[in-house]
Amino acid sequence: MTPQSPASLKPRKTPSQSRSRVTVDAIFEATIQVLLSQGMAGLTTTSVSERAGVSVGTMYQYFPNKQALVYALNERFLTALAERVEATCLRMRGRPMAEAAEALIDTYWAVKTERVELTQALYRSVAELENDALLHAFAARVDKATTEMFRSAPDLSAQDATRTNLLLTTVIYGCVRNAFERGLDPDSISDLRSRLKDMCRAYLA
Amino acid sequence: MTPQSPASLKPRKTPSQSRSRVTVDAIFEATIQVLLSQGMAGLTTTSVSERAGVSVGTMYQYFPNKQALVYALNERFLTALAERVEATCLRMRGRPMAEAAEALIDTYWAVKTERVELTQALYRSVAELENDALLHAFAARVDKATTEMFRSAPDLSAQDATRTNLLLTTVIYGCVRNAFERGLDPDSISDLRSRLKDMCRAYLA
DNA sequence: GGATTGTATGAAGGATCATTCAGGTTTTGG
DNA sequence: CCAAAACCTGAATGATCCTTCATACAATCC
Repeated sequence: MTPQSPASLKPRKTPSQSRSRVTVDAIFEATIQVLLSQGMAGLTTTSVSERAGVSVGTMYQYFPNKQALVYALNERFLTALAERVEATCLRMRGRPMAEAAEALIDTYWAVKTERVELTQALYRSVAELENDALLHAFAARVDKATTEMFRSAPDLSAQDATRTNLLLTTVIYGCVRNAFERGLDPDSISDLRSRLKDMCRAYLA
Repeated sequence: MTPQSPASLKPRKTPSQSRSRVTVDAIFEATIQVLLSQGMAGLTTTSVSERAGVSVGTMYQYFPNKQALVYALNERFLTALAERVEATCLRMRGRPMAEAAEALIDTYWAVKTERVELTQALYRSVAELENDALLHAFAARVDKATTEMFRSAPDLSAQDATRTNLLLTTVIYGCVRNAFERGLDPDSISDLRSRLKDMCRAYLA
């Protein structure tokens, strides 16, 4: 399920002592902070290592190059996102479409809201990474979960589930992303969310 | 309406002779081609000027730096997009909401379909540009057009127009973007579009 | 305690690129 | 036809930054 990371992006070694586990965590945290404050342009090996309080060489013990670092960071967050969605989908098995859709919206919305700027920054970094394989793999994973949820709904023919799933997920993900990329005020945001639910409900009726 | 380009991104001079107009066009075209074939990473001043058949120095006659080039390119396409949407909105004034929404979907979809990879590449380049000002300005411009279209619809209270506009545009743009970023087959794409229309219609009823 | 393996250092190397500028060519207007 | 303005050239500059490696410290195991 986890995408085959291209060899050039695979982590070099996994920390075995607790000392180095701390180091790797610090590197990840530093990467996030630099990404937030300087953007992708300011993300250099020295800026990250400086912020992490380690030397440049240390980074290269665990990541074969800079890209691999960004890749690993994205992988982390995509995995977390996928797990959340999967949990929701499992919880909503057998429920009517409308309820399931609503739950999906809430979950997705919540994940985004938790760390808006970070998600934004990661979106940008993925674009720069130009590694669609990673995104596709996780899209497929999430897709599987939602499809099965909708397929188990009592109020929908099974053969329609796939197509309806495509519509709902595309609309939801797209809407959420768009909503947060514009700098909407909280009022508009929450209004938008409830209207999106209305819209899904109306379509499913 | 055109966003105040930051001084550092304003074109250096506008071509006056036809010779140089050809040059600038060649530079733009070369930028697109490099972007498509090499991605943002391969977009260097030399790669562009080589492909354009001019010297590096020539580029710097018209653009103060590399960013300005990408900025100008995006501006071009965003302007074209905005004009298309505005035309549709004007044409659909006074029509019922559902019809207006449908027309908006068709227009947006058409623009995207015309040059999928290019739109994709530009999305990426904007992300790297980290210049939200440009996007915001054009979002506002398009927003104005659609809002007025919906406001003029006979079947909606005026105070609801703003909020409904936000929902519809967010859903539509998000859905379209998402649809094309996954590599969906034409069948799914066209099914998606008609379902999106159904969905909007259902909500507006 | 000594040997092995894991971890950290950071100066030096080397490659890439954006950008400039001094000196050319071409076009235009009078 | 001539001067001024527009346009073009591309080697040289300089800055940034990724990556390596020789060296050294720390943990672990027997």
